[in-house]
Amino acid sequence: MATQSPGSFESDVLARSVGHTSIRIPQTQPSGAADRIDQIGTVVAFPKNSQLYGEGDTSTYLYKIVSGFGRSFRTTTEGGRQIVCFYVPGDLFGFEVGDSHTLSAEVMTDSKVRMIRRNSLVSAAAQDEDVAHQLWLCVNREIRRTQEHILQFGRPARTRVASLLLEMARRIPAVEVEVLSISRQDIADYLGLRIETVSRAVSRFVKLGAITLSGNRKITIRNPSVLAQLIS
Amino acid sequence: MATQSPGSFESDVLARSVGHTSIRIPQTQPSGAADRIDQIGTVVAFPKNSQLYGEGDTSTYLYKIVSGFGRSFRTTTEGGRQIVCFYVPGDLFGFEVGDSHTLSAEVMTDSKVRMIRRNSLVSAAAQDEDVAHQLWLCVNREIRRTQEHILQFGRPARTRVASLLLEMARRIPAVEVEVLSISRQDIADYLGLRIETVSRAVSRFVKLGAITLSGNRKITIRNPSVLAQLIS
DNA sequence: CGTGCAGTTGAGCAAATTCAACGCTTGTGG
DNA sequence: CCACAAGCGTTGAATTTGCTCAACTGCACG
Repeated sequence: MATQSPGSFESDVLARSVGHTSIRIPQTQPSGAADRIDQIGTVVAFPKNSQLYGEGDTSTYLYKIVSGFGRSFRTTTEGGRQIVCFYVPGDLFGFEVGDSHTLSAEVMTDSKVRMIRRNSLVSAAAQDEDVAHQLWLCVNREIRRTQEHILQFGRPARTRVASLLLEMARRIPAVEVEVLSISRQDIADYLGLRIETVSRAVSRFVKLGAITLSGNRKITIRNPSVLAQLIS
Repeated sequence: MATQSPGSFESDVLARSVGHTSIRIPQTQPSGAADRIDQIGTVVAFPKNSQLYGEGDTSTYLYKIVSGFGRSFRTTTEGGRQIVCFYVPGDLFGFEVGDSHTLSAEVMTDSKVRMIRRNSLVSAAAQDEDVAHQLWLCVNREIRRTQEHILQFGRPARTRVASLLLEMARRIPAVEVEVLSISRQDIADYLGLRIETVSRAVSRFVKLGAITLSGNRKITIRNPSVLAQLIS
């Protein structure tokens, strides 16, 4: 709705950019204000691209991003990869029905991740109403993220790319803005496209003046409304 | 794994058909054995194609299918529809982060649905460990269903259709087998395809001897392994 | 100053969509 | 019980979209 003059603002890849996107950031919770959930478990530092868990691993922990970014995915027998979700600070994930993981997860950058034993969290929730409330919110957010992802498919390629750019801009907290650099391959695997297709979409957005690039992975959204209307 | 001679078994659309698919049915819980969750709320009968809630509606209840089938979806401005999830007896859904629904939901056939106030359920979970456990299981299943759905996209059309047939066959309880008839449009909207494409895939499966049709919407899986190897 | 990886761009190809016509079912009224 | 209409599904042909293959560019790192 409220657009803003292009070029008034700079931010990093998938950074929140202008106008309404930036003001929505608080939704992703300032990540630690007074959440009791953040008293449980241990924060562990993971180096870029390291694995949190793999498909088939025993599911012992839930994971909450403190700083950095994560992705969950499944690899296919033919070497393909479908990314199911990107995670940003404040996101809790790793939920499983059974006792083993059905997806893999990695951090995308050097990250700090709070690891919380499933058992601990469930019993903490039984004791502490605040923890229960936070946990409930987190699982509902996970459901929502995944549902929104599904809504992207079945749209044309450039629409999906535009959506992803806007969504990440909205979700990434201001503090983290400078950090994330996401590869074309990650974008492609998230959207179910080939990297060439993603590249062509990005090029088109540049020509339209919707975004600018500085370095391959630094995307600055100059004119969100152009992207938004591609989605329509 | 264990396949069975084709034609040994009959079942309705998306019915569980033979061998390993039928034995897996208990996973979807016999839906009512002794779940405390089934003591809460009220069972309401909904006629075929009626709405449970619409996008933007205030989110007051959670919904648990007692008998029949449901679907959740979002409609696009251009009249398109993306189905996010199909629901079968035992499935609990309608979770929301905020206080309004971000999707719509309908029943697909005459159905009985247990409606449970979100508040009631959350407070019941705080009191009763068994309810909390069931609820936890249900939200985790919802996450899983949605994640699995995402993994379908990015595969070729006929693979997606094959997956859906097998998945529904697996999920639908034996009792309900005769009831569900799903339109090509529903399949297409779930998979992000056009009805013509779905139709062509189905025709191909018939030629391959993997399934037979009796009436447009009665699909009998004759040879699950043929479908399974399309997925590979 | 190369070497290698990531990204871009182009040309041809394959897959799915679009458009259009036809056929089968089902339900309704004669 | 048959005739007919409406809706759903099927099938074919042309078109569009995205993918494959391949060459090339730019940047990072040794």
